[in-house]
Amino acid sequence: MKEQQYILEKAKTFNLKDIFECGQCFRWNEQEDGSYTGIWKENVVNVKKEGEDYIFTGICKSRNLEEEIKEYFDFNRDYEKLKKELSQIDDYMKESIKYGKGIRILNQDLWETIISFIISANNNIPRIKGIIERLSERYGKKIEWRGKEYYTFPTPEELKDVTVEEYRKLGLGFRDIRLYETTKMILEGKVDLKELEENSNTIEVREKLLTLSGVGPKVADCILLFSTLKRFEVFPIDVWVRRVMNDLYIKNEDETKVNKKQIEKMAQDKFGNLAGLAQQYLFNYRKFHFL
DNA sequence: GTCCAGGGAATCA
DNA sequence: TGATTCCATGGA
Repeated sequence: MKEQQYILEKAKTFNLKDIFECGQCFRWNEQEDGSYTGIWKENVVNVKKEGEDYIFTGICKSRNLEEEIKEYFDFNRDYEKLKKELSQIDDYMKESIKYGKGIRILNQDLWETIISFIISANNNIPRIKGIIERLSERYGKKIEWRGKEYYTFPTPEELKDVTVEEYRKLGLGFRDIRLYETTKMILEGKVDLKELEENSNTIEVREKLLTLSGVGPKVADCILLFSTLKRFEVFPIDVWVRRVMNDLYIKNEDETKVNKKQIEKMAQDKFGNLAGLAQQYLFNYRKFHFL
């Protein structure tokens, strides 16, 4: 595989930290020079900011790297327009967007997103990243680039014969059985990922995802939003989003007792079909910046 | 030692 | 339906 380069000039909606540290992805790591290196499909890429430009350097197996990058980083979507629309909702949203103005929602592989967010349940981001890395090292394919080794995310077939005990040894904890069962269901065709990608009915796709072991409402919504399914109308509710929605709008004394349906309705009323994108700004702002 | 993490599933009313 | 409880693990 030959090294390729792509240069993104004067991008308005593009910031490395905003994109890679906002909790949507787990396989991008900051380098000593401030650039980020990551892997998706069989592409290994480093992104570095040079003045106003972003330099993508890396290797890819299929097509050319530029096409892979444009697809993965969602370059066909006009985020400037969406941000403008959301900014008009209220001052807090405006502030959140100003804080995370470089966020883009990545088009991540559906299978990888399913497994990654099953692992994310009641877990923290550094540990999620560690588990996914060990899973890839153990069962993925090795790719070498510039003297370093990278590993692809294992396919369902590559996880076919992995036992629950082996997952436990990788540090998955109680999620081991969920990963095992979901992989089995997908291999057996009980849930057809290709079918899901072709189904335009979000409610049907969500129902199907919920049949997978370890996939509840929050994980299902993350899969719908952060994968190639790209449903911006869903609103994943985790502890941070519940916190911010309660602080801003609901104002319950005990935030842990706030009704999820109340949050969902509030989100749909305020953000409509952009609820998912709005959620990402709120999550990012509330978690990394103080209210 | 205690609390918490981008929750889900089982159990019980 | 809705509320509680348990679930591994590692870092603060």
